[in-house]
Amino acid sequence: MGETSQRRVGRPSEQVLSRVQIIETALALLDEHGEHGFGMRDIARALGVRPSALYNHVDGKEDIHRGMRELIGERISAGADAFETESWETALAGWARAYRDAFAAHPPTIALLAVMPIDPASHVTVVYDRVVGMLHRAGWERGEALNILVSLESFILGSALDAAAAPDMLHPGDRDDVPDFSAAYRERDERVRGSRVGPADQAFETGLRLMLGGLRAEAAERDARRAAPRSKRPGSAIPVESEAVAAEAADA
Amino acid sequence: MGETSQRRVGRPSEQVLSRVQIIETALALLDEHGEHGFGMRDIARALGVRPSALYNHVDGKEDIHRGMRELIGERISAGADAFETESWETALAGWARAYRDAFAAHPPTIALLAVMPIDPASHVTVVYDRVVGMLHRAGWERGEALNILVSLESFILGSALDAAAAPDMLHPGDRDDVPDFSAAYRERDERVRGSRVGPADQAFETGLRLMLGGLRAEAAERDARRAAPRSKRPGSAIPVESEAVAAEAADA
DNA sequence: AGCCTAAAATGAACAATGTTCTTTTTCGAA
DNA sequence: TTCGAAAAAGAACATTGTTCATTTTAGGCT
Repeated sequence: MGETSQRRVGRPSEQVLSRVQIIETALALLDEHGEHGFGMRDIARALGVRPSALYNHVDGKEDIHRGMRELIGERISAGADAFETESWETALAGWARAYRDAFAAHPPTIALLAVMPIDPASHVTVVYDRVVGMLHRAGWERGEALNILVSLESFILGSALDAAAAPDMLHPGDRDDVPDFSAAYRERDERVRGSRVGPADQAFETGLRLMLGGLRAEAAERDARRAAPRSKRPGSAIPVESEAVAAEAADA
Repeated sequence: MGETSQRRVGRPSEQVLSRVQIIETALALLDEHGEHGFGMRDIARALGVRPSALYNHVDGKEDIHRGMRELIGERISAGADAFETESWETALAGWARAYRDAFAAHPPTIALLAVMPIDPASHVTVVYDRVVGMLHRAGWERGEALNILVSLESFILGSALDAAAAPDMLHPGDRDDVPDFSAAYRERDERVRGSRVGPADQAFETGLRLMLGGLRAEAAERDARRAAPRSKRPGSAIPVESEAVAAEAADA
């Protein structure tokens, strides 16, 4: 790349460009130089080519974005075989971490790619199928399993966003009207200094623990209800109930 | 707005612009026309002013983004007094829903604003302080309470992103190699047709229920441990443990 | 009151962006 | 061999955010 030798006009003797090459270059540039410094001209320069040449292989910048999103998605679904062998808890945790790491490895891409729809023909759909199937076998209805999957994905993307943001995104200055918050920051910073896990990683693990814990609790409750089908609502007073949800939706 | 009358050059007799006015106009335009159609020239036109005039009140487009983020943040923290009166479960659920709704009300802004750091002097910090304080009083360490807060916020932002995305962001076409996933979509669509809650809302409520359920389980476990301090690890086999986390961090 | 600096608008430009169009060369199939 | 399509360069264009000089006015100081 980056040849200074001028190429003559006209179709070259040997292929110089390809779609995947362009997209991989774009991803590398985005990682290296961030949001700026990966314009069409930059990508072209990195490939030793003029900008207009890119449009012979790619439909524009939007198309490059789509390509990057898919490329990352494929890297995620690499370790998708755990859903058949492991327990649903470990498999889910592993998938969540892989998903989050794949995005966190390319911080600048997250904001760009999190909002994009996924190509239905993509391979990530297969992974989703595995997840839903696993949760279904574990006892959840398929519709609810889909909700679980989506909510988990939302958490993962949000965490990746958080990891990409400034490390002290919401650090309080030295104001004295938020004592608990300031103390919390000090305590956490101390904990972070000791280990090698950053603050964002800690928060991610906490959230993952909570969601899996919630799933575990639901599974346990469901098992208990199935064991003794005469007992009503076995000990759950969480204020998030289907009635509450329906009520909230009604006055919207 | 939108006067066609030409204004003469020079400082006007009566104030025409102000920072908040610009930011509110920008937010309205972004909501109405989406990512496009809210350039500097559009904002200026909506205010009956030339683009360069904006720069007397605003530091550029980045600054407008900051302003919008803060404006939304303030709307969230409007109902922040529930943390003193309600139980931590209902207060947390209410805050999460308000937070998410405030973003979901402005879909195009989410991707723009989710990654931005928050002004430490902002009022949202006060809300964070309330949340951390409440969780601390409920039994969590402050450092861990901060992790809970951040993870919850990640989930909320991720859910807002999901709500802003295309409604069937990851809908499988009519491929036959993902049976569980397709079935899940059908089941969920059926459920959605009945009620007035959209698919994104369902997923959000599910995730919120899971995280609160996880918190409840932890609280219960903690209480049990305090009641009988001689019993070790009272019945939890979640595969997300501090050792696992440390191990994962070590080989990174 | 009179001045005079700073504020606040216009209008004309500029640099950088994504993109398109024309031209030129080459490949590959009929 | 011929000819259309592919693939490159090169020149331009529209649109972006932004800056600069200019003009007019507000409001504080003496």
